[in-house]
Amino acid sequence: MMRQTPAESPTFSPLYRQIKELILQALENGEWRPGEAIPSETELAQRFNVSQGTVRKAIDEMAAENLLVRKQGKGTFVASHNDPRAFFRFLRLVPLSGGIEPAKSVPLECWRAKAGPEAARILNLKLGEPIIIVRRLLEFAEKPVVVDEIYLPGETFAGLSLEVLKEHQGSLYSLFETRFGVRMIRAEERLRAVAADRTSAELLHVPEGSPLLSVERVSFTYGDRPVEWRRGLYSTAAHCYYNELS
Amino acid sequence: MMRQTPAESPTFSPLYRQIKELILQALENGEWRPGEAIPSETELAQRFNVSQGTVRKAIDEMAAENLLVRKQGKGTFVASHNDPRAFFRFLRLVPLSGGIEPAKSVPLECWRAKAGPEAARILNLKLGEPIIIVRRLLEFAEKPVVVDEIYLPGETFAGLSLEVLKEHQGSLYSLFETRFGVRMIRAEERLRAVAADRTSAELLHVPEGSPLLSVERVSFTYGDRPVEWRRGLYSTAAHCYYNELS
DNA sequence: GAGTGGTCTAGACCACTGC
DNA sequence: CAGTGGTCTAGACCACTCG
Repeated sequence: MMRQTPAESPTFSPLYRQIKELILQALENGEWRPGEAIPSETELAQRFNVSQGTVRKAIDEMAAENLLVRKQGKGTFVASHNDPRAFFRFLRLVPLSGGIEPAKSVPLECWRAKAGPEAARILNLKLGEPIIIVRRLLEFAEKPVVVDEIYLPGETFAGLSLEVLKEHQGSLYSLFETRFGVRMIRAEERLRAVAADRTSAELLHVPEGSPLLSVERVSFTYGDRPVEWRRGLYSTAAHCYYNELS
Repeated sequence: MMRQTPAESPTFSPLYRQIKELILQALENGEWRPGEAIPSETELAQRFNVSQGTVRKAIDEMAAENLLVRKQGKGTFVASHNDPRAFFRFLRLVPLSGGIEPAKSVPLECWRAKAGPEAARILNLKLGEPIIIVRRLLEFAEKPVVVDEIYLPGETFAGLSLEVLKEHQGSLYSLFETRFGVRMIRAEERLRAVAADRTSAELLHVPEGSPLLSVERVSFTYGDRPVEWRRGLYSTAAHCYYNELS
């Protein structure tokens, strides 16, 4: 195990961060799959030749970032979008009336295209590289609430089709994770208010021109690599976007 | 210093959380004011009769919650809304074009009223208790972008007036903090898309009926006491609401 | 140089899980 | 019961700030 070169080192970083980086690499390399347990703290301490407390601090940070999940008495696990508790992590929509409703994803279309300038820039692709576009509806209690258009890099998601989407139970990200080995780590969202265009209005059962919440999202996987660009139109007649500031 | 009653205790909580609670109480009691330094970790350890590491863990959590701010080599400070770095903590609005613009708050009106059923419920007041209502405009680069209507408990903010609002430089929360001793700790926001009514449209220089982002916020101070209810209408023509999910 | 927070260690013990 | 994460301690040393 490398030690930190004391003092003068220009790239100084504390030991526990180096450990964190090593664990992160192991995660990226797929050494442990989502949902699996990683080795115990004492094991990792031996492996990296540091004390258990140092490993602990590394894991602490990664747990705070939702990369790992600790379970007392059982072990530490790689976070997974298959975990039902993670379902609402990236979906901030709640009913105005309070309570929780089950969401249902209804895929509408899925086709291939070439990356235009905007998609290329956002997804970090070259102009003209293949992309996949998905249109889908999100329903709460049988009523359409969100219409999404999702842009994905074609290479990473080769084999994605409307059939695959329709077969899958659970969230889109759990599909991406189990079928394509792509784990979404974090996302940026930009919200605006827009007027409903004709087709969105029909899909969401609202009058054309009525105000909708436009949510643009870019999602990132390990190494801050962008792997999804999504634009959703939310009908906020019976639901709202909920956010906690602290 | 109390110790934790081992095992059987029904109200078990680790020592560092008890310390955290004690520090929190000291904060609420105003033992140290916002911006001031709290005693050093070793001092607090002596005062509470625990090890420095235990105090450290308590402070770690409070720093993560933005209640305290650590500064290596200097000390640990009570977080303050006067701190310019805290300015954008509760304002998620960013220009579409990127970059950062200075925001300017323009108070329009300030009047007294009695709490209706909704305000009473949200602010945890009795029906008919005095409240203060503020209307104000938020401008970016001299252009109006947000119109806010803000409901405050009259008792807590006695003495608030349009003149006071106009005199103050800086954010509203910094005014609340320095003048009324109320520190906002966290907030909940609910976003929807709505159509601009007549008066809002005029204030924001947009056509009547055009889509606006409605942001309802409830802010809390120590002890999760609600002390502000706010409804803002955001023009998202040149700005958007930015949110990070992780 | 003195004082602060930040890191790292080693060891003891507690709390929870599952066999 | 053994194995896991969770807490607590005590002490050493590093990094940063300021007078």
